Amino acid sequence: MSDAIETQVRPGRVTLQQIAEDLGVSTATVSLALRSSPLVAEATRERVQVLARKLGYVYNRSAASLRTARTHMVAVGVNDVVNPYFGEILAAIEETLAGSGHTVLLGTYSDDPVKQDRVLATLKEYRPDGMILCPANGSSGEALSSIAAAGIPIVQITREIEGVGLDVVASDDVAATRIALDHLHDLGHRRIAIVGGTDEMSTGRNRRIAYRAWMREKGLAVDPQAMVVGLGTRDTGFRAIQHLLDLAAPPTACICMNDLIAFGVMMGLRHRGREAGRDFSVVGADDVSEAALWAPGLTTVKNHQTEMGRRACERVLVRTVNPALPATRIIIPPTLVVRGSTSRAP
Amino acid sequence: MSDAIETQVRPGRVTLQQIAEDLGVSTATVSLALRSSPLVAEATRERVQVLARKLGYVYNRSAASLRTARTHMVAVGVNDVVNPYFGEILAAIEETLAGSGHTVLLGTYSDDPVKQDRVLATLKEYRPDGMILCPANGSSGEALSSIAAAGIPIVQITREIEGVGLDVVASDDVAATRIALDHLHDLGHRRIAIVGGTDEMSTGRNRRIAYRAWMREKGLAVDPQAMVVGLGTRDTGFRAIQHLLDLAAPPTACICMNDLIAFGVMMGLRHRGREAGRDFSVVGADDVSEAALWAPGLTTVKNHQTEMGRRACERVLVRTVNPALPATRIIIPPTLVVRGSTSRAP
DNA sequence: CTGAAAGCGCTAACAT
DNA sequence: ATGTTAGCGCTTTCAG
Repeated sequence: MSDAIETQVRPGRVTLQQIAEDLGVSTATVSLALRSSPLVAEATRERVQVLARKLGYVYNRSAASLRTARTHMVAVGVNDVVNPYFGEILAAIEETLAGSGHTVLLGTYSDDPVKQDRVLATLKEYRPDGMILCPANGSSGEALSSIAAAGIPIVQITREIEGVGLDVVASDDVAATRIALDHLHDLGHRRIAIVGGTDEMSTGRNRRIAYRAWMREKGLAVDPQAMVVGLGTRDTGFRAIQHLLDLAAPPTACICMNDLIAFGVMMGLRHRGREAGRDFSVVGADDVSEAALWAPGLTTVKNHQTEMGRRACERVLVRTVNPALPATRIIIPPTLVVRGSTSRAP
Repeated sequence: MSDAIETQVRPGRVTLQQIAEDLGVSTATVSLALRSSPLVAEATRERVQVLARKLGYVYNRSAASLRTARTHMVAVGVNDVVNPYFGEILAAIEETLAGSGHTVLLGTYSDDPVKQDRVLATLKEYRPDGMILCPANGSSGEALSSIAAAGIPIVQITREIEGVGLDVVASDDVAATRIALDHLHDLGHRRIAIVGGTDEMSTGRNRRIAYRAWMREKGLAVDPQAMVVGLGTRDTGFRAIQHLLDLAAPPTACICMNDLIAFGVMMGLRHRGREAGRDFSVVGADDVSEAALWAPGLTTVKNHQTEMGRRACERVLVRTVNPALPATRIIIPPTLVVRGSTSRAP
């Protein structure tokens, strides 16, 4: 009687044990039956599944995980989910993982290495089957190494801490930079600035190096004033363009670390009575969906977020099965998308 | 010897047990020491913590959860993380929860009730301490009820399935609608359309009802053609405005279910050679950060995503401690933000 | 095809 | 202040 009430009131408490007792079989049989194992008789399976449904049985993954050392969770660490670039990556990851029966455990750390270490330490305790991380700007490889040492596969996405020997799925920063610069060069621009990125992170470093090399190749002088450091925010772009327009010989175009910076630049131009594409050429990076919607549309370098997310999932799941695999670097070639924000140099 | 290698190679395998043995104390003591319990001697605590760090011990939350029936995870279910509205809510939730030692388990379902049920069923198996959900368009309360019945606290956010008797944190749809309409009315508009929303979801239903009521109050005729049904996407807005402009007596303004729709309307206007704010007035809803950046800026009704996220967390955590609390509805008053997309009627 | 038994790693009574 | 013991709910040999 009191049992019946228990069952009614807190069906969350139904366990394999109870089903087994009710049916007069063992928990082992119930466990197999619920997973439709061929080891168990058709009729038994049916009886078990029917009763389980009736009692409102809910599989307890904590218990299963303890036993199997598999959680079917993948931890995802990004800086900021509001940034559409990360949003798009996260969405692709979530969808891909859901398709293979995995669930996303989310952590964010706003490009703060200290916060990142705290967040990753917590995520690690949940023993996810793997982690997909975009390292915070300026973070060292220690946190990542310690997780990898604990036997959790890690895939770095977008950015990369070099030398930790972990898988990477990223865009080709050098190619992205050169494509953007070539496009501007073809349009006749010669005084070209680069906005955003820091030398504390692979993406920024690589692009800044690529920028210098490209300028030298073209026989153009590198003006340090035209290399504006900053995180990937609209604010960075807004401020940068004010600074650039005030230079003695202002640039006629700029390439940006990401689209958000480029949006900031376009706003900043408008603030000064100029228009992107008419008075100044702007190239973004990422091609977030908003890029197509600006007026003028943003010319940008597509970084294939969705594919990156998908590939990162594949990689982390493969490693789940075979942890001894050597680390690979999957570099996705970027592509130029020309819209209205760039035009012939004056 | 082989033990030492084990420890080196897979420190992930270090357990309380091992630390206890190495130190010649019991696992209970180690457990307490690691949590800095006052029950354990200062010196012991120190020894334990030092060794734990040295061995690379990682707390196993699956094991702890099995024992304590607490996971410190909160499941968050939204339709789409790329939508900045949900992105902002998710970011607020993640940050608030991290502050109280909880981690987000993420699920998305693209406004698909079937997918939602599948996702929620999975999330439930992880036994999160609570769930914060924005129900999919057209979903019934069954999935939610079954989770609540399993003893997991649920807070509905933004949208609400009525009659399930669960906590809600949402914006005041009626007030939001009236604020927007009043603003347009003050500007002299009389033929005002409403774009987006469906009667399958509380938010849409409430707004459409509020719209009809308001029109009647003002003695204005309700043209069914001027009430365009649709999900909250840019595409909905783009199509809707084409339709509206083709009506015999086209409206001079519209209110939108959300900002994305409003962006779509503004694009659609441009597509027809018109400009929002000059030829047609548009009011959005939500005030996502992009709204301020359009040219013209979008006049919109702020729905306070960040506060909603925060309040939802508070509520779910309270319920964690005291599950018997009666369900509450926390309704956050919306506020109008006037920018350039609205102007005097012609 | 099914059952018995052990144990994953942790915590909480209870005992000392 | 520390140890002993039991057990959370599940899966997995191993027997039968």
